[in-house]
Amino acid sequence: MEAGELCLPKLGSRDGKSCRLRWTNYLRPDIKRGKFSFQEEQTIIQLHALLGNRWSAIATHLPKRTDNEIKNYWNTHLKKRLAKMGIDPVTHRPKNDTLLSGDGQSKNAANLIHIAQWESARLEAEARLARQSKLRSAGSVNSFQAQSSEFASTSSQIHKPFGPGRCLDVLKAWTSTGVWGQKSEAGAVNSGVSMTGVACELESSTSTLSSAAGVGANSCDVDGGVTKEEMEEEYWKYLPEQRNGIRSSFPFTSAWATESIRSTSEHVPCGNFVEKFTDLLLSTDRRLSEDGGESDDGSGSGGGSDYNEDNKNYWNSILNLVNSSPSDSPIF
DNA sequence: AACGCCACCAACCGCAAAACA
DNA sequence: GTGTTTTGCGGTTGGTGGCGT
Repeated sequence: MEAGELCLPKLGSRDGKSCRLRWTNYLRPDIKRGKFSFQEEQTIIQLHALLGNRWSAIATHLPKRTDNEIKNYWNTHLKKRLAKMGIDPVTHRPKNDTLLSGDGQSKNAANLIHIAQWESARLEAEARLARQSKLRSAGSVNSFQAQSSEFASTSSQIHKPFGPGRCLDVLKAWTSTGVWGQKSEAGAVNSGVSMTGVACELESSTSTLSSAAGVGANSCDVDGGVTKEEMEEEYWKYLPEQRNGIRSSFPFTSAWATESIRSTSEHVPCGNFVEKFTDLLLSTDRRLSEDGGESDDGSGSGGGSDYNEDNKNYWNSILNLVNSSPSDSPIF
């Protein structure tokens, strides 16, 4: 049975669920309508590369845009634009893969995907925390008010305790220490590095874990009958002293997380191909629309530049994107 | 004017998880 | 603990308007 079918009177042909949907997607006063800006497009593409079809998560970084609107915009505009450029809109990789083949680029792309999945699972956890926190703080506020002031309330009541930079703490650790692209080192102090090391150990001690991770497979199911909670417990055995400090960054929400961290600890930076690609995509599209000219060589992968530097730039851009975005993001 | 095609987007649908009784 | 209701989400559909023929 769907929501509202019994408990709310019908408004014309609309039931409660339909009314709620119309409110959240259309009538809510804090919804921005109209054309998406260049910045918004870039944000959507980058976040989609990270999160896949997690429209609600993406929407948290685009204040005043609904997940439905973003989803529609992606399906009607951005997806086609990607396809037109020979980019797989699901994987965000060139369809023929030639641009990424040969050197470490293919691996880099795979790593990025792993990381994206890793982060997306953590986003889910963060979102859950935020929801719980919101419920606690909502107190006696009636549901209508709570809903209509969602953005404001989440920013002022939920996120402050976590701090503005809480979001991508692990990524920050990677970028700030330069550990990205290097073998993990024992005794590293920050959470990202520590977890990298732990991930390796954990994997070796839990042979049931799979290293699957197909592109876009955001499922948080854990293979081999190991539950998320079990994995989490296992994880904290290795890091008891950090249990309170970085709990929200627990990475092993699925099997692929282990693999993703393991693989990134083994080698290479991922390359900043997503960012460059995004820029390329958008700029190319602009050029095409402006003068009908042809795009440049399309080597958005960054060629032979300094990978570590590129990576730093890439993740910094993501961090900037996330952190500069409305602290009103319900998740961050 | 009539028709077909296409793009856009609000709305619908089904499912899962959370909340509630 | 269990069943029911509510909420949130992502995929898909259908109505509408613009455009070309």
